[in-house]
Amino acid sequence: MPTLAEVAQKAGVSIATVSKVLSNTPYFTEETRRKVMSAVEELGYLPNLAARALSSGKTHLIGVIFPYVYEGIFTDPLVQYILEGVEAECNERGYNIVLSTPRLSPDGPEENYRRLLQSSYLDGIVALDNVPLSSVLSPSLRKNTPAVAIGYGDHPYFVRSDDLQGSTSLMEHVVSLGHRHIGILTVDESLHYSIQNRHLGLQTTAETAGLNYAQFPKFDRGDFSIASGMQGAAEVLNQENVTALVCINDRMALGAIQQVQKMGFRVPDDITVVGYDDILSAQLFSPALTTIDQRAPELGHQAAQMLFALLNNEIPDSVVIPTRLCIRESSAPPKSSR
Amino acid sequence: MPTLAEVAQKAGVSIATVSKVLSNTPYFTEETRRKVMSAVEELGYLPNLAARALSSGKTHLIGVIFPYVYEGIFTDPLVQYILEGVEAECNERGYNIVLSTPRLSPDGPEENYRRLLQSSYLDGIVALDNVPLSSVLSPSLRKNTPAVAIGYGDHPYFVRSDDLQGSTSLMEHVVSLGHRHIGILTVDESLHYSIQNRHLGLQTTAETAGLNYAQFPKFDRGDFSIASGMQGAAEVLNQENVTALVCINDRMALGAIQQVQKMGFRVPDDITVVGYDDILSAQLFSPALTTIDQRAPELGHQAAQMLFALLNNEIPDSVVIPTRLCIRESSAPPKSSR
DNA sequence: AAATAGTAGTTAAGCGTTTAACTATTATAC
DNA sequence: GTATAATAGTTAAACGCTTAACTACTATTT
Repeated sequence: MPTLAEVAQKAGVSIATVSKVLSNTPYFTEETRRKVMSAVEELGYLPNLAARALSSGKTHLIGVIFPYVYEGIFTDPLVQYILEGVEAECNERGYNIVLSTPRLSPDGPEENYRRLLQSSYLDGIVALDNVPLSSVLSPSLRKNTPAVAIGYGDHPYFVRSDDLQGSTSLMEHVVSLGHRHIGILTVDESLHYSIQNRHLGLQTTAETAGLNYAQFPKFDRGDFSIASGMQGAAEVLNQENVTALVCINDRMALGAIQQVQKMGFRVPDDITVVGYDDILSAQLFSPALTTIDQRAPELGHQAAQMLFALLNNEIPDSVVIPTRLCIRESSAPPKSSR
Repeated sequence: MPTLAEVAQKAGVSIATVSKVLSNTPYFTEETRRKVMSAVEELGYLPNLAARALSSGKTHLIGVIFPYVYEGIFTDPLVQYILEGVEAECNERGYNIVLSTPRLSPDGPEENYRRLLQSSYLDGIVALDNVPLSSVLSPSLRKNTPAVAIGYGDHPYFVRSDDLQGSTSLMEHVVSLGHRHIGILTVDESLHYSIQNRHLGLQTTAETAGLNYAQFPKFDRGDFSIASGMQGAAEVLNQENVTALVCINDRMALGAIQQVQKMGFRVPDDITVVGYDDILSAQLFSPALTTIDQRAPELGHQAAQMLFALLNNEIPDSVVIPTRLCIRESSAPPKSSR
């Protein structure tokens, strides 16, 4: 690979001149610029980013962090959408993405991740930060690297989906259809801040409508999977007489629908099932799933934009992104009210 | 951030000693090692990767390249599975991933990508290489960086899914059910080498069974999307009397099923529909889709393993990964043969 | 005529590592 | 008792770039 020195020699100028011409420093004659550029052209010079990084402290590399606790992170449908949003913004500005998916444990993220964060490799960080267990963005870890959190982690700059509003409009929809006996299929809320907010939205809305949320039958041993949705639906339906199942995510909702059908009920005629996320399968499934679209690509876009503002020494405003209720075929008024 | 120099001073030894102790070079007393390690511990020293990269030429960064032509790459269901496989192998070895999704045009990949490839940032490359348009791994681009291709690009080290075997077993399944009038829903094969192989498998198998593949009604203006699957199914069913639709991917197959149902036919009773990929929705859809699982995570695992072999100066063998036929509910014998 | 400002480039230090080459001490062989 | 090898550490060059500080010349101001 040609270096600055070779370009300089070929152009008959000093190394510094080449470096400065390439970074558009003023005070060079057109003649000099031309000589430099044609030498660059001929040799096919491209900067050695490692050297540039060492010298300038800038790598043009953005870390995108998806921590996980139990299962691999790539089963989370948010991930690819966020990645897509961040990637678009980075590419536009000539930045590249370093993808890291550290495993989280009570003693914090794994060694490999800590090395990356403190390596001076990353100009900035965008991190999913929803897990109470331990923040991947704790100040001790990231030193002075600018960072934006996606989620509820304790961090000055963040983007979140409005889980409260999302779960509120979801429960409002179910209640407004006339449902009074509602089962909740969810996961342990200590796993996820966003889940806590969704619970809060469900509860507040139910109680505002005069329902006793505390007495709703609940299955909270789910793990976001289809299988746990099936299990949850089975448990709730075997014990109680509900007309609707509100699920904490789409995969559990799709599992629930299958279980409901397997037990001889129809969706939505006998039982309404709603989810949260609007994954691809939600639209395709039959019956198509009523759910909340949290517009995940927008999370990525906004987070990246905020990060570049920070890199530009601006102070960005944190953002809460509103969700969208997608009413499809899996929700309808309860039988009794028809 | 503490540097080697500070650690050396604190430990009362030279910089070189610290560096060597940290890389487990022999010939140091336990006493010296202890002093160094406790200084490292106390200061929380972590190496500056940019400096290490410049000095040693090793960054411990692996480029993972997903080129795209028209639509964003993240809609491709392969991507997340491959990423998952590569990530697992990299993480195990202390490597990090640089994700790049260059847009391909007839004059090759975009500038930003070329800079990355020749920047000395990447120790190795894993690239999806299926598009005839221009290889992201052409020797002129990647200089001496070791690379493994996933797909049919002209490259010495590659991993591919056995598209020929996959499409063969898919067509064998349909033919063995008794179908003779079969519609093909596909995309322009110049877009993708793997598609060419799938076509070949379909054709050979049909002809081996004594059928005239050339006269099968075909829709080849698809773009992998659900919408184009619906359009294709509509066109084929309006013109010809087929009992089965073989689709080049699952999304088109799911679109086709919806269109078939919308036109008043039942799947699989009236018309069999099969797909290719085994995306999540394929299992969830009702009727569940008969399709080919190409075991994408395995592609990522194998590619990464080959790359690390290369980095280790070994010569890996290229791999063709067999697929698995998933027979579900969307395929059945044609009416006439019952 | 001297001082100042603007233009056009060069020199050289520094970024934090790695590692070849070197010194110095101690152990082993013959 | 000297040569050789093994052990234990240091010195200093190199990686390729950025940039502050400097030189040198020309144009303008006072």
